[in-house]
Amino acid sequence: MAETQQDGESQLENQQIKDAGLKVTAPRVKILGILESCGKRHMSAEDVYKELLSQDEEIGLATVYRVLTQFEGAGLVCRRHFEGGQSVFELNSGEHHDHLVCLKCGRIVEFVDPTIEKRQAKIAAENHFKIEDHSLVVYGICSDCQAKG
Amino acid sequence: MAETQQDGESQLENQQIKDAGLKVTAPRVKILGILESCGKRHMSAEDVYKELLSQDEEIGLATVYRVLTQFEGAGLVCRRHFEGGQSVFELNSGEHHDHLVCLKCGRIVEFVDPTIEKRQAKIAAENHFKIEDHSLVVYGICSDCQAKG
DNA sequence: GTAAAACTGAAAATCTTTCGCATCTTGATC
DNA sequence: GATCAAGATGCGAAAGATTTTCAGTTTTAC
Ligand SMILES: [Mn+2]
Ligand SMILES: [Mn+2]
Ligand SMILES: [Zn+2]
Ligand SMILES: [Zn+2]
Repeated sequence: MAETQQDGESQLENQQIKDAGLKVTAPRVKILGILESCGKRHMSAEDVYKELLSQDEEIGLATVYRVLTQFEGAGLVCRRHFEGGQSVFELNSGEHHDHLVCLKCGRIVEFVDPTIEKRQAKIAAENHFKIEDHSLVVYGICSDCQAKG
Repeated sequence: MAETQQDGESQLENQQIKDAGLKVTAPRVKILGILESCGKRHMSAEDVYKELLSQDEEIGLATVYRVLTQFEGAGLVCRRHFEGGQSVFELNSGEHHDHLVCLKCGRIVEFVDPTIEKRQAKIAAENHFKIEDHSLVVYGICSDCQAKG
C-alpha cells in the first residue's frame, strides 16, 4: 500500500535497523530518525516521546522505551545514567567517550582521555578484574553558568 | 528511664550524630551502627532496612531513606549510583575514592588514582568548567567470577 | 496471498524513593 | 524530674521511571 512507502531519508535508517537484526517498523524508523536529526545528542526517552508528539506521531512512551532498549541491545545507541532520574540515550558513534556535565544548565561536553583509559585498564588488571566497561562523568559548572552567577 | 540507656558502643555514634548537628534518635543511632559494623561497606537502603528487620527493629523503610539522606547532607555518608536501580551508601571515609565493580557478584574494590584525578581536573579546566564532583566506576569480572566461568 | 513470528499501544504492574500527616521524642528550661 | 516546642518517626499513599502484559496489528518468509 502507499502508506508503506518511505521517504528517501528513511532508506538509511531502514538499513541500519535491518543490519542491527531488527525488523523495520514505523516506530523504529521514526525514533532512529529523531536521534539522528534532532540536534540534541543526548536525549531521554521522554525527550524522544515529546518530539514524536510534536510530529503528530502516535507512538506510546512504552514503545519509545522498548525501542531504545532494543537499539541499545543492538549497539545502535548508548544509554547513560547521569545524576538525576532519567537515563539519556545517544547514537553510538562507535568510539567510546566520557562526559563533562554542567550541574546548572545540563550542558554536556564529550571527551576522550587516553591517559585515563590506560590507568583504568591498569587498575583493573592490578585487581585481577577483566574490565568490561566503565562510566566516568565529571560534574561542574560551565563557563556560561559561572558568568551568570 | 532504663530503655533510654545505651550500650557502650553507641556512645561513639551518639557523638558523631551530635557533631553532625542532628538529634540523637534511636533510628539514627541504629542505622549508623549498622553502617559501621555490618561488614558490608556499601549498602542500599533496602540492605539497611533488612538488617534492621533481622534485628527486630521497628524502623520503616521511609525512615531509613530519610536518615540516610540526612547523613549524606551532614557528610556522614556518601551516596553512590552504580548500575542497577538502587543507590548504595557508605560511610564517608573523608577521602574521595572511585570503584571497581564486579558485574557478576557485585564485589567492590575501592581505589584512588592521582593521575586520573589530575587529568580530570585538566579536562574540566580546558573546557572552562569549574569542577564540582565526578563519578568513575569501572565494571568488570573479578578473579573469582572469572574462575567460576 | 498466508501464516507464523514479531511488534504495537494502552493500561497495569514494578521498583525505588519521597510526601503528608497524626503521633511520639528529644533536648533545653524551669 | 516535669514541661513543652521543635523536630522526628512510622505509616500509607503518591510519585516518577521503567517494564510487563495482553489483545490486536504488522512484518517477513514461503
Ligand atoms: Mn555522549
Ligand atoms: Mn566506596
Ligand atoms: Zn551550564
Ligand atoms: Zn565477582
